[in-house]
Amino acid sequence: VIAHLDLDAFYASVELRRRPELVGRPVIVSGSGPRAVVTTATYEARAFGVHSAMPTTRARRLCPDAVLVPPDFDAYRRASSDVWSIVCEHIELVEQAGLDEGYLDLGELVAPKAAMRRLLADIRERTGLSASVGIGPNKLVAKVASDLEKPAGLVLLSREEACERFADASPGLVPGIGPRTTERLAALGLPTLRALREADPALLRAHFGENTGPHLQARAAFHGATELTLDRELKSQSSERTFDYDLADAQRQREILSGLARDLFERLERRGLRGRNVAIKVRLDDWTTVTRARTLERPCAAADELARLAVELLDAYAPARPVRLLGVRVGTFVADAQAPAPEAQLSLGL
DNA sequence: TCTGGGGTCCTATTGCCA
DNA sequence: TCTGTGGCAATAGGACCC
Repeated sequence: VIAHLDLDAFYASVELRRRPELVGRPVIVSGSGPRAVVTTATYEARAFGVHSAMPTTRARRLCPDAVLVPPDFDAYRRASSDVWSIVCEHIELVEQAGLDEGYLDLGELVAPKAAMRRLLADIRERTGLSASVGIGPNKLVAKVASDLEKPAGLVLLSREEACERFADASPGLVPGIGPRTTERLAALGLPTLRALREADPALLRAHFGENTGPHLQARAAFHGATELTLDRELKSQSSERTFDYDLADAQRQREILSGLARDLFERLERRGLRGRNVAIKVRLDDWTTVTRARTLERPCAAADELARLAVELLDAYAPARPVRLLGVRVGTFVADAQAPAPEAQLSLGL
């Protein structure tokens, strides 16, 4: 038995907790630049059609009376850590899957629903935050169930019930099947989960590959992982920036990319991480996105070196149009005996 | 009127090597 | 010496998630 716990409108709720005068008003957590997007919106703002990832300019038009609050990720991290400490007092096996959601292995618990009710009450009492829980036989069913009666929902579902209940729903209901895949499935005459479940496996393999084809069909039947992933290792780290206005000047591009590289190196340093793969990302004004990468013999060991490599990659590509985004990424981390990655300690603490 | 930043994972392609 | 095949690693693009 697995539960998925999801905090309701998490970032917005943290903001409301310290600004109670805003309770009941539509609140949008978002940056303020011309190209900002919505991070989270309260349910009052969602009633106007506002949702995460929507351009903030559009959200303002939909809901002119909304209060805009800039994101404060340090505060969200602190609140998140409070919540997950409480969860860990109740349940032994916990997989945190982001600041605001995670999976709980309820094992052979006799009364899972009652246990989750107690947990939700405890979280609400001690943090003032509301969460929703879904309970099912695997992570997929649990996650879909947690979404059903948000906010403050508590839903238990078997795999068979999920199949029945969502037979006519769009494949996009399933996490992992996004807009692009939903569209391609519809074009193949598979507009529902039932159709996807009953489709010819060969057809799916032909269109989505040997792995993804069968995977899609399994998801449609609500088969999912029954084991939690307790110790995830970071695979890459990156830093990127979208400009308020497109940038055509090559020298300015180099300067900004160097700055991003130095920032990134500092963050890696703090975690004791060194990587062999260095990549840049360039998004042009027409939204074409290009990445260029290089793998080194030895891990990159200095901020200057990372900055130099990034600029070399940029010069080799030499963007032919104005640029709206620049980014740097480092991956393929190597084990470093002198500076063990703090992830190990983090998961022990959890 | 446009579309963030931080990530993970999958696939196709290409070059190298046995 | 030429050709085909399969494995592997690196690269690029893209879908998707919070």
